[in-house]
Amino acid sequence: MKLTLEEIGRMAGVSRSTVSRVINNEKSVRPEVRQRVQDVINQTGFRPNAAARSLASNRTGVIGLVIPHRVHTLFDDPYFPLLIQGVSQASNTAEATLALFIFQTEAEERDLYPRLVGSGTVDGVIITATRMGDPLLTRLAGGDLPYVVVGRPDEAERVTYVDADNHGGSRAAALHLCNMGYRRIGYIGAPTSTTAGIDRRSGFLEGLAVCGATPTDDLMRDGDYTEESGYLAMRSLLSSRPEAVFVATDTMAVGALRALNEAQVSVPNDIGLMSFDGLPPSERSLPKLTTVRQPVTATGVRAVELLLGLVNGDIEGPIHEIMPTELVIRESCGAARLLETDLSND
Amino acid sequence: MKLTLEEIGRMAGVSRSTVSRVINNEKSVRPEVRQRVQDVINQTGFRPNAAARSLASNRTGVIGLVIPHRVHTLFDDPYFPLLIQGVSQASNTAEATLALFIFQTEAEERDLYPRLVGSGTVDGVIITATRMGDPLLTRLAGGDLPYVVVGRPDEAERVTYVDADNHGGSRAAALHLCNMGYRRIGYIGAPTSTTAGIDRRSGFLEGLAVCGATPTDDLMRDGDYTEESGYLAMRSLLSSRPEAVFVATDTMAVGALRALNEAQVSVPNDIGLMSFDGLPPSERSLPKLTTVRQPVTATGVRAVELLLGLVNGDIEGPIHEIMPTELVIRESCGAARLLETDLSND
DNA sequence: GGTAGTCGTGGGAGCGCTCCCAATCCGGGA
DNA sequence: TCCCGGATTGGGAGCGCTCCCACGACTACC
Repeated sequence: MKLTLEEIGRMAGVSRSTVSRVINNEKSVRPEVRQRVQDVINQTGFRPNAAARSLASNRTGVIGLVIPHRVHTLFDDPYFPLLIQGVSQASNTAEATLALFIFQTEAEERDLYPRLVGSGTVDGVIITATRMGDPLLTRLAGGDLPYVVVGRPDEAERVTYVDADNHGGSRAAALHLCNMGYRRIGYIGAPTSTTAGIDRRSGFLEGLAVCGATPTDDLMRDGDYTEESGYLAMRSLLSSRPEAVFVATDTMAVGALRALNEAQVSVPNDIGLMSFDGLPPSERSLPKLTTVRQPVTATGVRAVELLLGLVNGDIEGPIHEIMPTELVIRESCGAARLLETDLSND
Repeated sequence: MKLTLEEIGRMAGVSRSTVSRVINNEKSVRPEVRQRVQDVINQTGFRPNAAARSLASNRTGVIGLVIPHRVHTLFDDPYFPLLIQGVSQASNTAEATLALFIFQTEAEERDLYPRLVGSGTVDGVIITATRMGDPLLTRLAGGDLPYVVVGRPDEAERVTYVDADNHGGSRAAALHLCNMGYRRIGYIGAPTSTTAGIDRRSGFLEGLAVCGATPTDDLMRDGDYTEESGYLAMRSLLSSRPEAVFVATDTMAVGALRALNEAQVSVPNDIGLMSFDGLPPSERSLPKLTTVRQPVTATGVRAVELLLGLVNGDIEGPIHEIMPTELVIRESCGAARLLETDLSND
């Protein structure tokens, strides 16, 4: 027997409409009737048909998470898994269904937009911003599908987004290294074709400026988010003899550490090291990395909340939300060692 | 202007039905008419409404990927990300939408089944098997929603599943270590509450038996898939002085390596090491791990293909598919070294 | 030339909901 | 006693598709 509102109504002695009211938790149903209907629903395990509901209400209860192509780092870096976890968690809480769109090629990505928008498969999307001038973002901006960007997008003003405090976190990292007495501080950055790369770099430079240090070009390198690129950058950086290096991601820092190991340069005895992200790899390395932790899972959760707010009309965009970062002092910067030998040092 | 089949039909001078036939690529439409309709569709960018389609056809074009709770290793191990990637990729190819269900708690998981089944949100699900006697699996077996299990489930006979050749791969690993002359071979296993743990263990033991070695209990340890557990297991194993150790996952092997580093035991000079999985961490360690590679992404792809086959009625379950593993010889087992010093040795 | 198919097409009848309006019931105030 | 308004409830009218049957135009065959 296929269950429908009508059928449940018959069993409870009410109409389809009343059952609908009970299910959607609308007022104006007498408590006793509500109870009677609810009992039948519980007994039968009835669930309203999602397609019919969508068709009639023009809402699907599905939100999309879009991860553009060119994110080769997807599975080289725990960032995306953690983000997915946050988004998934918040979706479950809100009883929304999470649709995941991961693209390997530009073509797949191009096909997405029509698939997403015209057909009304999703109520809205969360899209991770990767590079400047993402065409998908442009199309989204032109359409009327609600969306939230994770990471500061290129044209940020008119867009609702959630981002980590990349600038502030990197600034704090630079200050920390300065305060520890390091002067020649190197930098291994993320690509400046991404806003995260730009912001972390500018934060780092600002931090140095605050303590009166100016970095020279020979102390600056760029990586591409991969472990290997961190390894290569550090190899190249070594000849400039930095006293400390700030690496813009944990994963690249792990690569940098590998280069230092190979070169028999001891961390933190011979060189101080800091990274950004605060993901598991930073804690698993030897020595453990001093890092700037960004709340990745929380970012995902917040993105869902904002998106649902937008979809429901509870909030009005654009909203910009910056998630705070946190300095996590472990071994690689040498602070632990300093504390041991000189407790007066802060 | 809201586009509908009717509207497109009017623009092309045909009926709703004909437009539907064109969209669904059914025969019996005159080529010229088909072209005319297709042109209008292309011009307008029309996409049929997914909800209406689902309601009428009783098919959603959505498949679910269920990752049960208790998978703490989700983001500690690249396995799940890679699996997700494979599933996503295959879904895109098939123009199916991927819905992701990741659970943190048992309660969330319990709520899923009704949400999934009654409402017809998905056409079928892929579920990763984690532990023996998973209640979700039991319910799925009782219902009539098509599903495919990734990993050998508890009650495998009646269920369609895709699994890596855990037994064969581990057997090959044991044989490889034997062939290299190691005799006291230790084992750090995955939990035997999972079928992967069971199969890898049995394969390892069978491999040893084949070459006449018998492991004693003091050479066997169990981990729980985490890096930390591998670290602890290896620490405990060291006192038994194994000549080589086979670790049932890369991640645990990385932990084991850390323990060996700390104990100043050189790999592969003082001890041989092998692992299972062949994921990125195995290549990034120092020394690089000799490992048994399982095709994770391909497993995800295959799972989608099987599921869609089941959904479309193209294939009839249950089907059991075992994905082959591959021995990847790198540095940690000592084979590289042997080859260098004695080229006659195979 | 008539009778059967065959092909291409149109349109009715839902799919199971939500939305909205009308109908009913009840109590309070005139 | 009668009228009015609010609280409840029922049911019609779609939402935009797919499915299926019917119809007209041909073709083929006897």
